[in-house]
Amino acid sequence: MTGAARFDPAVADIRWQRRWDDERCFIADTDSAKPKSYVLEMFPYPSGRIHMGHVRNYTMGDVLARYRRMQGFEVLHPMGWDAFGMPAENAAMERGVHPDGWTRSNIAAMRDQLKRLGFALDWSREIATCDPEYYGHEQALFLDLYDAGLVYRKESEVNWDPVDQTVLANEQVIDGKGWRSGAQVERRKLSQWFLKITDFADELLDGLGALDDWPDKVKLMQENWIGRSDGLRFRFEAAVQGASRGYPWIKAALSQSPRIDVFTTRPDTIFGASFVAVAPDHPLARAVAAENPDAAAFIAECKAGGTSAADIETQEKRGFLTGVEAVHPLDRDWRLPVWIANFVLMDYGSGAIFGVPAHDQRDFEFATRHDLPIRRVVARPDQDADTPIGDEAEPGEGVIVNSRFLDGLSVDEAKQAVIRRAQEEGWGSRKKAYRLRDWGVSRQRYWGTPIPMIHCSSCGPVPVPRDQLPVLLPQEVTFDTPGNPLDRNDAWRTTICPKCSGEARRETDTFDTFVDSSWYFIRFASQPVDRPFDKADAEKWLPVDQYIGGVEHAILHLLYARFWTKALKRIGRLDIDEPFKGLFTQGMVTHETYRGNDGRWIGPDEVRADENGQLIDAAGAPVERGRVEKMSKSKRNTVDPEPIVARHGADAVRWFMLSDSPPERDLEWSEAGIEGAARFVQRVWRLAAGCGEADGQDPDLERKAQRTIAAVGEAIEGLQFNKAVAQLYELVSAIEKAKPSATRTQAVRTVVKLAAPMAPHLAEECWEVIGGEGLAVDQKWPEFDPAMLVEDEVTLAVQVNGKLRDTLTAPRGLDRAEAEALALSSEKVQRQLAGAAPRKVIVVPDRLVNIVA
RNA sequence: GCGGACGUGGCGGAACGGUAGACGCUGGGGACUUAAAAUCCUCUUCCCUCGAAAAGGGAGUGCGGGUUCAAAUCCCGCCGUCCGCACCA
Repeated sequence: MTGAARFDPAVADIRWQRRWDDERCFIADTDSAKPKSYVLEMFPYPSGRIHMGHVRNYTMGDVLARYRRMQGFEVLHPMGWDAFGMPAENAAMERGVHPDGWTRSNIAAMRDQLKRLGFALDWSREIATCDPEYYGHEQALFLDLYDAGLVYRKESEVNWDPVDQTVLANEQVIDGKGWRSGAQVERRKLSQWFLKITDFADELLDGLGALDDWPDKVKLMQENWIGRSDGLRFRFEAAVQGASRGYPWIKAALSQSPRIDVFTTRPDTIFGASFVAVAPDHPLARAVAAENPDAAAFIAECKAGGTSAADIETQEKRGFLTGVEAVHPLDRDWRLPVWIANFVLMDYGSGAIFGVPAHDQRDFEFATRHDLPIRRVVARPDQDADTPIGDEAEPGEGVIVNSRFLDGLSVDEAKQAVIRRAQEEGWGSRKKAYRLRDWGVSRQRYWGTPIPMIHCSSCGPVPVPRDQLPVLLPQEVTFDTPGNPLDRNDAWRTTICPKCSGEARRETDTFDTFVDSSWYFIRFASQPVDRPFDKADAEKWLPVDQYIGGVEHAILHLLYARFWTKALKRIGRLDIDEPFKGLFTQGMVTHETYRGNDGRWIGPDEVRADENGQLIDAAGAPVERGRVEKMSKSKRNTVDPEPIVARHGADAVRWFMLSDSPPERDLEWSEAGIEGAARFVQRVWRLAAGCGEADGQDPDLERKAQRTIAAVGEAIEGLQFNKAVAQLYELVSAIEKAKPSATRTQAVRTVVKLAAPMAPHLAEECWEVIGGEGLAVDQKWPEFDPAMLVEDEVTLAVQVNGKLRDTLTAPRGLDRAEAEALALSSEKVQRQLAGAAPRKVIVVPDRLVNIVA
């Protein structure tokens, strides 16, 4: 039997995609009797066109979804759109389009692109977070959390652009300046809505222990992010420095804050304290600033620059001496100066610390700058109490010195001793502190889910009654001035208080888009019209068995989704502990960068090589090859998948995405790579098209095929697609070399099935040409006979002193003495030994003999 | 600043502590062809011995130590690169 000379993806792809659609292959049946498998990739932001990163991500998920389906699972593999967010507003400002229209046309375009790649998706469950049918339910869930006491309002800092008079996202702050205005950004306080994720800190932390199918690195990152640490919370009594007596701000400060609460994870170093420092937001700092213009000026300086952790923590450590003193709790005569310091965070612990310069690097830098004492209180075995501290702090273990009743104790013993004493004497207690902060969900933006609250001047904030949901985003908005258009939309903003019926105004902030993505996987599983999800249906599918996405979401999105799930469980809405049973974080797609003489970036499609191999641009000017970097618009090193798919077909692109690079690492896009993949697709096609019926057995090929079935299955289970690809190359080569036989014909069928999850259109075309029944997509995943995997003969590696000297073929199952005798009979071994008797011989059965001379 | 990862031929990468470099790409040589494309065969870590081939020897997994009969793999210390840091998604 012979088919067409070439596999033509332009025809085949569309044909089979239509067929799968007609047969409703990928519609998930919630009532199926089969075991379920929920495969999910992180849904995309509809930026306009899909990029190679999407193709890689969705190809991986697709391979797994199709593989599970062939294994007999009822598979849920849905797709949707994370459709709210800033880019739509930016487009509105720059191009005068409406965010809604812009987003919806992007979705339409990207949906077509995804369909062109032949993913096994259940499009009947498609959702977009900007649909009121989605975000209305989200508003209802938020109100459920509000009713459960998990929502509250507090002041929080935002980046404020004083020229544009608008709030900026961290990414809009560049080197401390606004991205459009270029003005120095300030930190400003706004009253905002928060979710009590810290209530779940222990659950979120302890839950990580059961996530066996998550990468260790992600669990570790979440653990560090939650940052639970044990320590001592205690208070310093505030006093007045002699010379400062009579300054008005001291009195104000003391009346405001007669005690200063501090938290420390190192109570053992309490005798090494040389100062106390409070955050610029601390009540004591504010009280001082109210009376002292210099302090106010210092605090204002601290407010300059962005709110991001990297911005704040890389600032130089600076302080302002208040004149207030703190009384050391273990010695009433010992006074510590109290500073306002820019490196103390109000959000962690109690917003105040005691500084131990000898054993904390930040305190060390601060003390050095302000000429404060640096006293050693921990000594390593090679040090004593008088060893001076070098040019950096010593945070490590040791024995306590210079610390009165603690001297001679270990760090740990001293911690316990101090905590015990504090509790006995009543000035402090053991306390856990978390780095995790509550989740601020308010955004001062239009294109997001409206927060369903109403502000009434007499009743305060009042939830929108359920029967008034969804609170719709108004369509009539303008973007001609910076800031949130909802604030200027009086018609929308003005409403009636549900409680007192007085005039009130709507909350004009919208949700952080992470709220939208914190429950979409539940809505995929169950989408009734009248409520967010049906509990029983959602629980049939959840948890997601395999979740796949970028490692950039390792902390925030994944933590928020876990929190949301646990919160729904607490309020009785969903009996699921963890949303994602398995997690995989894939690497990025990268590409070489190119620059012209003038330093401007040049896109790969404008670069070609001239006859001498010199790279030139479209105008013939020389181009310099830069480093390989993540594809990004700014570096112009993106490759648009669409023309590549049009040229090589979906399967070649999919195949290339899976080849070579391990999926967790970066993949470098290359022309040669995609061409190699396209060649392989044709090679498989030729193999199938040229394969006829034949008789006879081929045991070697049979064994190879069986091994490949085992290896490819194992590789896909472990999401090691590059290994699955390599295995298929080997089997295809072996079949090509083999003479016609019944075994060979069978092996071709095996190849088609093994390749089906990765190159599904090719598989259908091949399946048809070799006369397979039904569709390739519906075939059962092939089974293998474990007995067939074992070879009768093994290759023994023979080493002398750990160096390979010979390899010998031996029957399997040789005992130690036989293996040793065989190894010693080797001429090469004898030459190495040169007559010397072996001192020791190590035998690893069926693998290796190492002779130690 | 804090946190996380990664580092193996010309390139992407394989390798339960046990034969380093599977498989792919690139490149060289050859076959088929009037020619090209396509396809197929073959070689391709580096250095040395050798006229050549066969064969042999040495070195080698970022750098420096250590554990072990045996280390790409485990431990300690460096160096380099990348990613995240709460309002990008």
